[in-house]
Amino acid sequence: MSIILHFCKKIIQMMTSIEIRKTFTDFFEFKKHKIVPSAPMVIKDDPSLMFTNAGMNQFKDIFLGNKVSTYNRIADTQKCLRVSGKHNDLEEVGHDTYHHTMFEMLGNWSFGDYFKKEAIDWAWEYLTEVLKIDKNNLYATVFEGSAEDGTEADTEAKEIWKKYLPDNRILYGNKKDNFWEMGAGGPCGPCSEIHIDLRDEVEKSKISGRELVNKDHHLVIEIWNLVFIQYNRKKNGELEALPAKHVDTGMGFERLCMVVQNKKSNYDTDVFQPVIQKISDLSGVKYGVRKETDVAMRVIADHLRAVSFSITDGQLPSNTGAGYVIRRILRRAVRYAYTFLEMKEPFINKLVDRLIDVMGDAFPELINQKDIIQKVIYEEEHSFLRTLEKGIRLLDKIIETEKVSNQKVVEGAAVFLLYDTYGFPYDLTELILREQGLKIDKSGFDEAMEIQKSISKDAAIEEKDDWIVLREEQNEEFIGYDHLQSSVKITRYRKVNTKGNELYHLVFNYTPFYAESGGQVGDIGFIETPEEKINIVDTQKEHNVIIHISNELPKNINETFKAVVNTEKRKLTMANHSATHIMHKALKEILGNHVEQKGSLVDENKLRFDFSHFQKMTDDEITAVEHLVNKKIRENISLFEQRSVPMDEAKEMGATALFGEKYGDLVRVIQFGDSIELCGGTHVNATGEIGFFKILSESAVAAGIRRIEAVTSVEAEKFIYEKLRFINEIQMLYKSSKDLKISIEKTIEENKELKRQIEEFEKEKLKLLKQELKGKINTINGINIICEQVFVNNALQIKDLAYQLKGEIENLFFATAAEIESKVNLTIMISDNLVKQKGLNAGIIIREAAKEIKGSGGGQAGYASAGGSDTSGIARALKKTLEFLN
RNA sequence: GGGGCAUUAACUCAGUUGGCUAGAGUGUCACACUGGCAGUGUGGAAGUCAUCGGUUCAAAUCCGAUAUGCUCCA
Repeated sequence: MSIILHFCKKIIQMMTSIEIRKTFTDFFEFKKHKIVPSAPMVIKDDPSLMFTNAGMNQFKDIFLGNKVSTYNRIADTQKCLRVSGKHNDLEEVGHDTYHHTMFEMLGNWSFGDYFKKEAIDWAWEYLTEVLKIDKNNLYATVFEGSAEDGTEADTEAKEIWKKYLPDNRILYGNKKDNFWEMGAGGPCGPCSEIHIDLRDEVEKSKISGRELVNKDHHLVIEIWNLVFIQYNRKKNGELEALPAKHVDTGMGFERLCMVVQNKKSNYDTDVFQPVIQKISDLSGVKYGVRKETDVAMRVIADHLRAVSFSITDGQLPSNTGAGYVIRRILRRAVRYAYTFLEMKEPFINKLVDRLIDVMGDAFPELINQKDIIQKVIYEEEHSFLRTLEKGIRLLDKIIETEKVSNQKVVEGAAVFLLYDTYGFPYDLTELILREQGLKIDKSGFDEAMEIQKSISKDAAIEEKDDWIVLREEQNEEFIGYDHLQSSVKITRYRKVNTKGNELYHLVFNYTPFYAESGGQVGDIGFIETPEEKINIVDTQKEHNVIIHISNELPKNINETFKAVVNTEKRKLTMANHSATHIMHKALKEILGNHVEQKGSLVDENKLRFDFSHFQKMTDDEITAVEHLVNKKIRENISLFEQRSVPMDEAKEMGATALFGEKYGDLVRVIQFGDSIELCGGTHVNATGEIGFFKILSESAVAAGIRRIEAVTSVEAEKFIYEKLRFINEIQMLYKSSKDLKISIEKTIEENKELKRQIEEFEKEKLKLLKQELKGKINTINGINIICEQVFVNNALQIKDLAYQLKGEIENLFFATAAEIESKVNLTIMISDNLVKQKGLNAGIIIREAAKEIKGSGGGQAGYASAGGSDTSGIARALKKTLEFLN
């Protein structure tokens, strides 16, 4: 009972969310659970899932039996995001009081340890004794059984519940509500849910809570789901009993806070209210006054959390994949703020402080990365507001033309263009048009959208045949840290068709091939038997399986092959990877500890490293980093590699942990002197192998993120030699020069002067030509006619000449021809007043005249030009132009 | 990965079936006005029209490639 007393004093005043979270972990710690940190919300290595969407995600491998847990009792609070795939709540968020993009899932787990009794007992104890939730409001559901699966009703769970609840508050639920499955196959089992009735007494007397359980009533809600994993669903659909039974529970934290704090909305709890208050302060709009502005404020408060946490997980807003999802979430917030709160300037970034007040305690990564979160959000807000501005301008144009033509319905295609090309949100378009009394042809819009989708889908299509399994019993193991070749057998393969390209995926029992991951590219190489040799063109990883990609299938697929990794590529890649580690450490030393890896790519040619840093690196800083890295290279520090180190120990060693590692992972630690990192990549034996390190460029990739590209080893040598050769070649051109720089500067200066002189000379020449032509004016009927062949080098000079004459001579008719590069250029210039008064048209005249030089041309009334191939017709053409003057 | 759009002066952008030796506003510089500032007026400078290639008598404009950015879809 001491645990209860321990919590009792907190109950007296209302518990804060921070306290509620703590009671949960304290409670289960007291029940001998290991409390683990939340796994990252952004998932890196599972193509079927972009974001963590349930508490059990990080334990999936344990349930599947692929991994053994170090602890058999675990509890945590897990950050989850439901914005894509099966669980997509994005468009709901804000409109009601309980949907979220990001939320916390409290959970406790048993891996082959305790089962139904303890799970139910403790859930009850926690809710009613620790949190003092009124027992009379609670209901439990248990599984009713399924004839289809041959499963019985879960009377075991029901019996346990009877200790706490009267019979009429224990309900049976069907397979949909009370049987949990991870996917089509695999571990599964019945579940028991705890529901709560939050209605007031009047409502309760009208209709019993029992009638409303699982009926989508917003005040009769599920708060805790206890899953009892006792079966394995085989591929044929049959269930078999598992030898080790597990418990997996999940309780939405925000919802729990609502219950404990006696609120009717998740957004009224202290998880959200401080942020909403801040939004209110900044916008001058009160919460709880108007429905529309309330929705907007909830949207912003929710999305701020989702985006901030994604950024701490290393996922920045971008235009592809997970980054695009994050961008869309943030933009949705900006759009609501823009439309309903009249916020036309970035301000969401200013809410981060308040978010940290609420959550920084439980999630210190928010505090550590505060600057970068703010900066990234600010930049995104800023750029989207620009997009909106641009869209509004385009929309104004549409409105104008619609009004002129007196249309009431705007074409769907036009709205789609606005959306697709300029990123202008559909509902905002609709809103603005409605204000102008216009509608959108929605079906036209949808149609355009469908076309766009199918085009993208077709392009992304990749037909994968089923795996053909050759050796069921074999497992697949990577031995490439120690071996670059080995004898292997193919355990399974499949054919893949990508845009008409046929490729084969091969899986081996043992493989020396490194699969692309951690920013390091996959190995290439070949496998061979005495009869044949098959090239491996790439190595990838899917669901932890190493896939070797080839263009053809071996004829004797069951043979034993000799697998050989391309050593040259691997070694150069290793040099770049090790250099990346050393540079990472050097950056921290020279720029400061705020430097965090945000992305990395190493292949045989170069290394690319993205990291958080707020200014452009100065030349001195870049040089300092290069010096430090090269110093470490010369020290020839040996690699100290430890495989299978528990995460906690690795952290104690001071290893730089990147996002992406999960609890329970045995990690690999790579150490070169004081550079210690968790890393699965391949590395040189000693830093000397890197040879030489040179940074090629430093640039910005996003707000607060810089990118360095660098080379090592052979490539660095190549780079230096090329530069030297280049300098030598220039030196050769300036044979006697002692100081190249001065010589070149002098040449540039001279060149400039000469150019100026030539220009002057050309001008002078043109002036003379102009004078000469002026002397040949022939005045007929008040028209000053110049009709002469000239000798110049380019057409531009003729144009220049024509415009000059036009400026100097009134009533001018100027026709000229020149031979330039054995072609004829014919030009006519006529004064504006002659065009108007006499109806002369240079364009028409020149078309006729051009016939004489076997050419064509045109232009405006006052100035026209033509080109032709027959130089003998020059005189005739010029003469012809005069015929039009009569 | 696949579409769409954009790239013109320091900045924000015009430039209508190819033809004003490319324009506006802001900024900048000079001068003038005003007691000072805010400002007003006059005048000036500033552009390889992203790059490369093609079509054409003629390309900022049309076509192709590249680069960069924006955007939608997956």
